[in-house]
Amino acid sequence: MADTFYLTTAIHYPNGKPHIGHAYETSAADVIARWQRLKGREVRVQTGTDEHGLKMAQKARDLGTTPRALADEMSAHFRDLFDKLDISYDRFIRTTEAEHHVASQALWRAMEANGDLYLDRYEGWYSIRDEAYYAADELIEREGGEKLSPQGTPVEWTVEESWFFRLSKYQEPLLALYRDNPDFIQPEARRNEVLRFVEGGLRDLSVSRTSFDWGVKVPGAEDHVMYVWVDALTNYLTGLGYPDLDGDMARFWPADLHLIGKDIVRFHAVYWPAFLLSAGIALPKKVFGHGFLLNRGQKESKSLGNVTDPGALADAYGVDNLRYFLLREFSFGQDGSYSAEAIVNRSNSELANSFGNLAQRTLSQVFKNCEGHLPGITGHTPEDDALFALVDKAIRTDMAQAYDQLAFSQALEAWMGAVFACNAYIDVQAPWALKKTDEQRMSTVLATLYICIAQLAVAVQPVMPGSMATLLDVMGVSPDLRTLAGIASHWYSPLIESEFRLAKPEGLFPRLEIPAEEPA
RNA sequence: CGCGGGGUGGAGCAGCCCGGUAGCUCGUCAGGCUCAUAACCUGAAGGUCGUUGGUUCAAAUCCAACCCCCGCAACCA
Repeated sequence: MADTFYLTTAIHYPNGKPHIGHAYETSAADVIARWQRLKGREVRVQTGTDEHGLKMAQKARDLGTTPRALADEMSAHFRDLFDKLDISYDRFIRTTEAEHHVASQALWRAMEANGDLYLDRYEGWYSIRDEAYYAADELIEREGGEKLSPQGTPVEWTVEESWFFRLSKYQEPLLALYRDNPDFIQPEARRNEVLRFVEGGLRDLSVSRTSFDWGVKVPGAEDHVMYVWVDALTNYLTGLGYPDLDGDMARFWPADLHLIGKDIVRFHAVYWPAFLLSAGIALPKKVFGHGFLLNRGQKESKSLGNVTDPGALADAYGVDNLRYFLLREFSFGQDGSYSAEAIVNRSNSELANSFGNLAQRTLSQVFKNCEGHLPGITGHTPEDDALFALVDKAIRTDMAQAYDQLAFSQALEAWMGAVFACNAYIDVQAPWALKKTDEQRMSTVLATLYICIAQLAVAVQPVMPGSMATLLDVMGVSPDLRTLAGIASHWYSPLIESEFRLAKPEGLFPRLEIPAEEPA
């Protein structure tokens, strides 16, 4: 059986342009994907846009356009952003694709065949804004008798014919799932939340609507469209060719990881496995609900006017600087707070001053003192071996474990530790002094650093693919060596013997300026 | 008793599940170096880990109570 890894992000609701959160989730997904590839796995990544639902229909009406046209426009913004951010996705899915309708209807029929769908009447207080029904005792009554939802939105008494999914039937199977697979939902806090929710009892779920038609039609009941989540969740199967169970479905399903925001954990950890159990399809292995990013401690919102365009951040600070920041600064899974200064500070101290400068000072000395030829090695001292061992442990043990656990911040902390060690080593060894006293030793020192820098570059490729490719190109490390296994092999001596000559190095990460304070 | 997250040296965080000399980055101070992107290296100062009580030989870490901050309408991961 092939060693595959199927990773999905949430599909994004394109009733507006992408914001920092989309960049965050997708960058993280890309890092995971690239890390798995680095380990030699065959990886498939899927992202996309979730284009159905009442809100899309309403938004389009407000703008005087069609849902389809709105979806086309907004979906393109997402794709542009992901391309700009160097996201290596294999499939960008749009739920308006014909294939997706076919897949959703197939899943529907499978659940129906299992006796889990039934037609009933739904009546109650419905909030159009929330797209949700509320029980009478949940409502807030304002003076004058006007009723509001718990969220303060207007509600109206609505009677609707609706299909229902027998979610109640799956309470025990779901609890068994969580029990048998403690890692199914991560992080821990999210898991506890879900457990409590499911233990509290599950009610059957209304899974169709007749009040609008922008969605996937229910098979055999064409006046109904599917509840958006039924259709949205199915995207993970659509992208693999479902209902065709051969091909990519056989190869990549079940998904290894659904990477999502903490707000939609319930849909992925409760509804989705229930649907799949009903349809007789294998369950995904893990659902990870990451935290949100706050703009200087505040949630971004259009009304506060503090919405950041992630594409502009990438333009201002660099794609890899931004990716590094997003993965380095926050504990994945927890909320974090960001600011322009934080990006600049992190980037300058760690990328420019520590790693970039390490590469620059090393390569400069090689270039100047060895005329571009790579320095030879004449026997390693214990100090050299200690550095090799430290770098090796940082990469193959500390970073590897952290990446596997999606603890990106820790992975990069381990990486920085190794970078510091290299800078300390170069200071102690002082190759610039050896130049006058012992050129052979100088060469060995520079060679030792050269090898370590290449290894560190490979290890951090998942986070900064563009910059590291540039560096490794400059260093003459051939692309097929840029894997964990490859860079641990004996590539250096052959490179010395080869035609390769180091060109005059240029700074990899220029220092960034803190943007001028905007008038408040 | 609605749900959840958080309170750790000046700032931002990790550690807490699996108790045992409090760790990291930035900042500050003092040295060093001069290859390098005014970068790098070394050392130091600075914390009774929100409060109170409990369990324990031992608690940031477990238990109980309490205080404070932040999310849970919309756009939205």
